[in-house]
Amino acid sequence: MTDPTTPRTTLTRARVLGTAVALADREGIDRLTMRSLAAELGVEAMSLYHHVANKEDLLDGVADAIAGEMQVAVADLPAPAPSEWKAALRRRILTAREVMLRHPWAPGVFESRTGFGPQIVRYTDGFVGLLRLGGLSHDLVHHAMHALGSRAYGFTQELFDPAGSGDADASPEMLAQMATEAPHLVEMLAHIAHDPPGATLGRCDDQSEFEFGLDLLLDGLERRAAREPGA
Amino acid sequence: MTDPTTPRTTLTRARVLGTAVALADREGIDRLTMRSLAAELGVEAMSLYHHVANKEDLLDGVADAIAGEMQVAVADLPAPAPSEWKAALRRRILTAREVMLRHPWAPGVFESRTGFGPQIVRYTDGFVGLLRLGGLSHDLVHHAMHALGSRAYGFTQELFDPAGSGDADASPEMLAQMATEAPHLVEMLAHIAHDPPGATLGRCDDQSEFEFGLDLLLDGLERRAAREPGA
DNA sequence: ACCTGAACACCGTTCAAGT
DNA sequence: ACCTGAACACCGTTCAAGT
Repeated sequence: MTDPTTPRTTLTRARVLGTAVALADREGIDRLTMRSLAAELGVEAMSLYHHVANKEDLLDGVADAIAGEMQVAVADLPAPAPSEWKAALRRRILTAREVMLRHPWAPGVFESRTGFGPQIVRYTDGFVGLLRLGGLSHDLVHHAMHALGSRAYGFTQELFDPAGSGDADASPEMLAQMATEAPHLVEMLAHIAHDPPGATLGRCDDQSEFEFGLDLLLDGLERRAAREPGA
Repeated sequence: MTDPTTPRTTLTRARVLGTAVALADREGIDRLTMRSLAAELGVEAMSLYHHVANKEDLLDGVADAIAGEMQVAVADLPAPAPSEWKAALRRRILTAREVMLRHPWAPGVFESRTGFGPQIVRYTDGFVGLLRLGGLSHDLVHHAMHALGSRAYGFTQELFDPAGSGDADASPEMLAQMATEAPHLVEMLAHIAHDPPGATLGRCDDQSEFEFGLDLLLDGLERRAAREPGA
């Protein structure tokens, strides 16, 4: 398989992670295995273990590489005035979301991480900085981070796909049975009109739904901030 | 292994799913394999395939079994007056959360599902019914479902653990390095005091954080509902 | 109809050995 | 120090065969 005339680039952690991201983009996250990644790099599986501790560490690195992309995208945004913290935060999150939309598998990897990589730390620090600029107390900033959760990184993990249930998957008799058992749900599904698929992360997580939930949270935070003593 | 004197209970889907839940509770979701589940039932792995299509179907069934527990817990709640929809919804969600807290692995399984099982449908229908009772339009109900996301089912999937970073895992030199690279984040971490672990889903998702985010969203929805034409 | 045992096509990872 | 090949201990799942 390996062409001996090709000048053999040395394996580095950065090259391993970069190739892993490219492979996940091209083949999907399920096809990213130690063996397939090694083959992509023209190397044996065990060689990877000199640059990543194990698969968990590989995925930690992959998540951090994505966070690095977000950090780059976000670095271009202008520094806001304190009064514009909310708009700036919104802008920042939607910019991060653009990066996520380029890597549809990335939300799943982010959700499964426990470690805080250096790029994730940098992105998050800028995030906290903006909230502090807006005058929010440390306590409120902390609450805000939990309340926003994955939305701070530009995605939400959808649970089920209500549109999918009303779509092609659901047979007529299934819908009829649902109508008696779940009248409210069926009635709501009949009222749903979704964006065309493709521009989405997950199945029903389209841009307008993401922004609706985000604005609900940001408006609430702004209100809480205004109510804080000393603000 | 199998004691021939024991009257052999027939294998049913319900018994397979119930045993799967018990096994996940006892050993963790990673230890729930087709082989281990079969052994627990005193049967060969392949016998399971007569009651579940494959492992995905098994996990769909497991998620729906948990939703069934939620449905039972929630059925006891009194029917509210229309004006009390928000308090009733809050109560319902926190009741669902109690079920989730009994099965710490369940959030991960819920997140990975795509199908809508019958018990999940029933729980969700009751949820939609409460929002409709409150006078919200179908459109707003739909937005609300997306905005709440997993919170409607009583959990949030935490991304990283900021407390863990400031806790035992972080070495002093790591914190010192972080202080220069992420001053806002480090300063915030210094102000955090968390509930004792054990009563949590995930690592930093304690009850008060869950309720803070939930109230932010419910308050926002109430405000949007009051602003709707014809409400 | 229901259950079995062996086998297949994968995983991540260890280990001892090469250069 | 870096990379290799074989092997280990698992997976989910197929298949043909039993009762």
